[in-house]
Amino acid sequence: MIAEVIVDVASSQVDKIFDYSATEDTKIGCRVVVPFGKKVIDGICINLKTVSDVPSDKLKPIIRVQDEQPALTKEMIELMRFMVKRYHIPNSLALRQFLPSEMRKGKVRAKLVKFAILSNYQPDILKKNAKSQIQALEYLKENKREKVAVLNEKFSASAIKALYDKGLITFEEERVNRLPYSKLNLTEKKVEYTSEQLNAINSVEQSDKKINLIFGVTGSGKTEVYLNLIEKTIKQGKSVIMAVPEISLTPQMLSQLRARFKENVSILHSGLSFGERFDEWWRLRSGEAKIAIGARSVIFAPVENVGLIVIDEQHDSSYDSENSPRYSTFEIAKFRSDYNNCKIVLGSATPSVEVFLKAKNGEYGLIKMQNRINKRALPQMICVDMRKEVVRGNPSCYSGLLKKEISECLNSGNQAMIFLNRRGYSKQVICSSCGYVAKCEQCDVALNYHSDCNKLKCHYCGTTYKMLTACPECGSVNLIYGGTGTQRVVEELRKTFPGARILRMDNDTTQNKDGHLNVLKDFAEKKADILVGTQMIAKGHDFSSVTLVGILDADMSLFFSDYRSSERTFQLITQVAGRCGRGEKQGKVILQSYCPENPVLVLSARYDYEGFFEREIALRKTTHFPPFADVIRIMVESEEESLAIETLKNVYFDCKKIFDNNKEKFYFFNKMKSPVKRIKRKNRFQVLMRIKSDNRNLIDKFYDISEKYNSSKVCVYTEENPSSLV
DNA sequence: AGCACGCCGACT
DNA sequence: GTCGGCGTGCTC
Repeated sequence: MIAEVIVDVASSQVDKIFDYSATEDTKIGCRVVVPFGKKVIDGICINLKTVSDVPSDKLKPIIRVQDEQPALTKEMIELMRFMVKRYHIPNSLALRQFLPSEMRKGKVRAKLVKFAILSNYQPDILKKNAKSQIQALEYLKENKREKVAVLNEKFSASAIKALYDKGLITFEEERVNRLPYSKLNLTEKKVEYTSEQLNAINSVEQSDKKINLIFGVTGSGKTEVYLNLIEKTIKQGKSVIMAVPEISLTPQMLSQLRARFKENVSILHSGLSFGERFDEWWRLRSGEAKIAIGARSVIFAPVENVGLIVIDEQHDSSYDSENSPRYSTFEIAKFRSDYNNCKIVLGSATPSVEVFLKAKNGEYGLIKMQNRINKRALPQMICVDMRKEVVRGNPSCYSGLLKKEISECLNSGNQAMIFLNRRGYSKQVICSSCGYVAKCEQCDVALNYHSDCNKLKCHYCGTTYKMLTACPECGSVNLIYGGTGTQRVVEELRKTFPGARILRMDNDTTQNKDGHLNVLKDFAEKKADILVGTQMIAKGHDFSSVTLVGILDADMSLFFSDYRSSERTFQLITQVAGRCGRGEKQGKVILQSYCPENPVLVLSARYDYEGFFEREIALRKTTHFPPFADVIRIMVESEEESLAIETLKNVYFDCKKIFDNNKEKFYFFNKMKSPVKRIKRKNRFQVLMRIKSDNRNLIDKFYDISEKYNSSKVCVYTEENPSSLV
């Protein structure tokens, strides 16, 4: 037999299928070890055949097969082919997504535990003074079999060894799984479903649509709906994939799943030890566990016969991989849903507009959950106009109202969270008197201030404008750009509330990823009164005694030069507001803004998602942005500026040919420097375009162009609807 | 990606 | 005369 092998070298230059003569035990999907050039490397057998085009003198044999049971399923190999085509990546890179890294070099093994078994009960051959040995023998007579480690502890290693040497006991090894989170305290709640929950469950089950969106307010009990659907899927003998956003991999969701499904749940994420991940992965692969939960990459879980895929907090940006391979979790989910003919359930209080549009159009099922299970109202949101604070002579970043609320909150022994929008702290120009924001005339996005040339620039079309000296709306010269950092916010808070215990959380204070969880944990344990932070405090823990949330600059991210900024702002405000009023007490949210009349803020303060959606989708349609267009960017990066420019010209020239033949399909097409011209000594240029949606074949051509010019000296790559245009 | 083969400059 | 630069080309 001839085996087709993909070798584990992540380079497009070796991205070929290599033929090897197979061994007897080679199966499709197995990890194999093969000679490759002068080296011996790992690969995956993706097919078996009887004839090869390769001359037989060149064919080499497979050295070794790593798996008895193939590591990869048929589905994964097909998914690999899909990803290679869809994302223009090497086969090996696609394959890597399916295997935990520790499985590729075969270093991590199954963990074996040694057991002692009573084989020969003969107490009389032991000496009377060998007390430990007698006790151990009696113990084993009672228990038949015990871990050697336990026996050594209880009686002494020498006694156990003596028993073994005398032939009274034997040892055997058993494979045990390293179960992460085994110390998790399980909180099984007894549930009585609300009518909305029952309706949601039935709707998904009865829906003739493959993809169903559960559009439910925070606290409407979506989790219970997922659990119910998962349970039914498991009862049918099928498996389940459940994806959650990165940070939400906090104990709550896990403990609920574990409580309900015990060891049937397998957790896959980067925080596990190698051994744990290895075992969790194999538990899924072998079918021992049928529920896979984890962040983005869980979508590649090695389960067969998938009966349900759940993507919680569908709108979360962590579902789109930012670097190679730039896959979309939802797209992979759709592939697997088609392959397994199973349903996808998306859940969110603030779905992405792309998804909500399809749900409204009837392409996806739409299930609304508008009431909270505890019947409590959502926290009240109050907008504060910061312009008036400036006029009143309050230079602080805290409004009078927020200060008052903080002090009341502290006095009543509750906790507060102060949220600031770091993302917004790039360089927009805002008039502090009237809230005017400098925007591009063609693109309806905010301009960014470039201090090097003292000009304003649009990151979407590259147009530059002269820097403003006064506000064109009101003539005020109080233009602000840039903003305050967390440190200043904390300092000011310390001065105003000297007695309060303040925790700060941002990228500077929490370098390692456990740092985040530790800060959140300390806050949850009430070791602090106020938590100050950026995006990262928006998600995660359930803080029952937080009654106040202050959002210092609710509007800042609105003007970020990104077509998704409104959507993100709406989602963020809703999410942050959801942090408070989770316990017994009613919560309150203070939204500070220089532009409180902004429709996005007004709508979010009213929790009016559908109102927001109607407005946003209309805007996207008229301004030709996703989902009505695709933003495509080809990046050219090189340390040598001349080479970058030369390559850009070539790339542009090739693209231009396509553009000229398809002008009617384009909304925008141009080449320019990247907004950040140099990153890590690399000069960055780009070809930027917006193409009418549903032109996949056109987009593929741009991938081909970037591939053509990509080399070790100049990095060329294509991005689709990138989340930022840095 | 590695690693070899291969053809031109400054050195024992 | 050789040691070594990194430009192409191959790996079943």
